[in-house]
Amino acid sequence: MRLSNLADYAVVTMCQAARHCGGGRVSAAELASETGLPAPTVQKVVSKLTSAGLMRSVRGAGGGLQLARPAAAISLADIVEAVEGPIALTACVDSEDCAIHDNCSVKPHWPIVNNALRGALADIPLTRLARTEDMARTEELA
Amino acid sequence: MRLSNLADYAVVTMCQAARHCGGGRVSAAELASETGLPAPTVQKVVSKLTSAGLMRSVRGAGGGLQLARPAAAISLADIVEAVEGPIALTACVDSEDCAIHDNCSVKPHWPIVNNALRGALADIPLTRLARTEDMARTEELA
DNA sequence: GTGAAATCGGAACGAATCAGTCCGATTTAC
DNA sequence: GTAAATCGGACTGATTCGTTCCGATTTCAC
Repeated sequence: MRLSNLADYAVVTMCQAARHCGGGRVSAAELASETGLPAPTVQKVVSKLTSAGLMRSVRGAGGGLQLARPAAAISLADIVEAVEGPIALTACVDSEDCAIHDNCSVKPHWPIVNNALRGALADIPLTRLARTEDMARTEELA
Repeated sequence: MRLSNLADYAVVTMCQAARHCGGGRVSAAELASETGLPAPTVQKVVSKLTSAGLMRSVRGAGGGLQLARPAAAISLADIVEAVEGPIALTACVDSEDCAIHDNCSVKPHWPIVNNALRGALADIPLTRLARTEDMARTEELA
């Protein structure tokens, strides 16, 4: 029930990239120094984010990265799925190598749980995560 | 974003125990043979469930297990937390050994995400998972 | 045309958590 | 008092994950 570290770093990286959205392209090294994350880790993260279509990359000198869509159109579910694959609590959905196969009475209920979970993450846009600390505090109290 | 196998087995075990709720106590070996799970694994699972207060155990000859509360009062979040600990996507909440410490702008937003996620799981009672397959199918279509 | 800069893809090492199994301690029934 | 059956905790092996590094490709600047 815990997010992988890579997915956590992906969220941080995307938030930082959202701040540079107006300023055009940003290099991966720049994002690393701003967030405090190791540079190789950021490289691996942005690699997954670009292949998932969440970021656009421009190669060569003067190149860099930028969000493929507006920050408001990117949800937390998109970032998590880009790094960790489909949101599914169990392996039942895509593979049949379960220990109890067909005798499992819980199996038909997992899709409902997965959808509920995904919906909770899809309701959180990137813009909400990129706010300042003060705004978040008032948000918690509400 | 995936549940551990032990948590998965815990859900299956609790569902099976819910069916024996009216019949008094059930042995761990009985639950193992009915679900098809390995007996030692079931032992490990029920150990965590009893220590969490979800099950009551009676030792000695003729002893067994039974649900501590009615199945309707046990949610999926309870079972997951009993096996995997508190529902938290990141380690930020309970420890400070984050790589980026205080410079992390996303940190204040995680409690909101965790609450949303926990709420989604808390809305699914054990009775809903113990239904038959037909009822679940109609539920999906709805 | 040449050099420098920056991203992309894959592979390899190390660590940590997890699944599975076993044996001992405790308690009840006869 | 004996015996049977249960729960509880500890140990070992394995799989996965996190992290790092290197070479290949592409573009701008001079």
